[in-house]
Amino acid sequence: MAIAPQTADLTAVCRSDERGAAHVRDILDRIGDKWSMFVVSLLERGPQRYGTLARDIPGISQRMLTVTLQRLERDGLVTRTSYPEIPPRVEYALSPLGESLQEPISALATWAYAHQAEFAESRERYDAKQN
Amino acid sequence: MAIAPQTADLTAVCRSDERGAAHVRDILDRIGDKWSMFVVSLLERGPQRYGTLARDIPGISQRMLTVTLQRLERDGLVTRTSYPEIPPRVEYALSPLGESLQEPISALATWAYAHQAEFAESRERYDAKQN
DNA sequence: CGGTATCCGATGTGATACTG
DNA sequence: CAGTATCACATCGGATACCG
Repeated sequence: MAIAPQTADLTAVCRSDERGAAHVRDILDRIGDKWSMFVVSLLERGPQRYGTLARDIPGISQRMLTVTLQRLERDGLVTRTSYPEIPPRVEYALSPLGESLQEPISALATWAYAHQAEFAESRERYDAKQN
Repeated sequence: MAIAPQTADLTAVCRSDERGAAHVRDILDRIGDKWSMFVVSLLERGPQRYGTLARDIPGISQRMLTVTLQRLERDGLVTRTSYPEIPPRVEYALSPLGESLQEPISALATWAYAHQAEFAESRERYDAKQN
């Protein structure tokens, strides 16, 4: 445990070459994929049904909603509860682990929102210079 | 240091359907890709040369180091300075924008590190149930 | 030293059709 | 309603060879 008590060192933690264990890489994969954080952000309002999520996430396909929810469930961020009724009802909710993600994620979102303009300007400058 | 006073709403910011502007999606893409955060974490120690980075990032290919650095430069997170000497010398450094990423990113890394075990256990449980 | 150029396989995502 | 199955395609990343 060479890691400091409060902040983890990315250089030490990013590596994915130890066998078995989950790593920052896995978290970053979940965070970086196309739909996961959108789903999580919706679930922060409370449990939601599959159809509700599908309606509230513009542009997502049925397949990707299913896949995203399965990955989130596998990683323990989301729980799935199905009620054996007809018609079937399934509710997805954030687990405690998923809820605990809110703080770092919204810090990131806040940062991203605050620096949107710098980001965009830098890209414009860069792209302009390329030709 | 605590989180910024007003937090950005991911549901409002995740969308990538407005024209032109940079969005949280772009940031998440940079954060989620395979090597960017590793590079950023190394640059937090100070400016580094291409060769040094290549040596310190196990498993990265020349191509991906180049591509990653270009993307980071394009997004304004990293600056590139080339000294017209022979042999050539090029130094990469974090920009102020890149440095400002450290806080949210290390919060995320800390979270990921702290919850590694829950993550891994959840995956094991999930995978075990699938057959 | 610090890159490009090219090829190619793996993975992520989307469209469409079908089901308990 | 809440999915699954299949195919098709784009992008990502790795290997290799070459260049100023």
